[in-house]
Amino acid sequence: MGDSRQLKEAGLKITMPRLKILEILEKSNDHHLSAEDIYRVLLDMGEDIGLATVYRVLTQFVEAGLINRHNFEDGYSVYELTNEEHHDHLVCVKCGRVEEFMDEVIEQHQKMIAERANFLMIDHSLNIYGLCPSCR
Amino acid sequence: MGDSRQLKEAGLKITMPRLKILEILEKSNDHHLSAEDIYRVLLDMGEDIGLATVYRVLTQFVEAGLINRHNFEDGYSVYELTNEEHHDHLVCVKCGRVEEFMDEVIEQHQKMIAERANFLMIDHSLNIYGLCPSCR
DNA sequence: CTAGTTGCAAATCATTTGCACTTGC
DNA sequence: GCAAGTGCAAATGATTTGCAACTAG
Repeated sequence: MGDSRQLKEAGLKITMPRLKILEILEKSNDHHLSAEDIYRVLLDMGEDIGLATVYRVLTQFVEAGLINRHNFEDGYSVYELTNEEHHDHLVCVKCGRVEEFMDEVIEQHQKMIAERANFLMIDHSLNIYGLCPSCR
Repeated sequence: MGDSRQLKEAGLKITMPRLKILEILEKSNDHHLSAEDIYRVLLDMGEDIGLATVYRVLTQFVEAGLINRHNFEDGYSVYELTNEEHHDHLVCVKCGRVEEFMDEVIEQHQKMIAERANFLMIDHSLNIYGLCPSCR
């Protein structure tokens, strides 16, 4: 498995916590995990890894570009692998479910708007909050 | 001044803290103030109002629909009056400056996307992060 | 009068950090 | 072996809450 290669390329030593956390992010069916989520999975796996380490590793992964951090309106951060292409989010305010989407027209317009305002765009995030099909 | 009417309509008693905070939000040239910002202005005005009250009042104003809360990627919330029309934000990651914009095409597409996913859209927020003209 | 408000201090919650101990290379 | 990485507990920073004193209607 290429997990250790990814870490090496990111300039990070290959350690158990980093491998496990990367693995969890890859295997989870939910693409959007919080530090707590990951910590809980680690506990379930019987791993002896501290919450502080989870936060440290996630921060390093973000800096290395392996994952992205998102701040929805709930007060905590969620992380997802970078490998997929860029997309935005539909967030259910009731059950917390997150769906992804991508709209080329919106992307184009964002670029245009940044240029028109003479901003050098670094990042952008679009979140639509609402009730998902099962909660509405 | 209609400030006290706004409070009454929101079902809130007319008190000094609420009037002052509403006034600050109206008069500030910067439309996006944090609880701390407002607290500091109150101190400068010589008002004896606690930070906890600022938070409580802001929360009530949000619930009453008088103001909106935004969570940019900085870790704290900012508030702005609702009375203006909907708009999105360009945020400078260096100096914190915020500019507003509105793009009808983007708005349309968001509606479309929510419908297509069968989400009942309640709110949406689009933030473009980058370097503003003076920081780039 | 009395329910709603406030100030203050203490409590929370997510996240970060200091430090002595371990581990990868 | 030694710098990098880790666990734990204590620190942080934004925000919230308990409670006794206060005020608008």
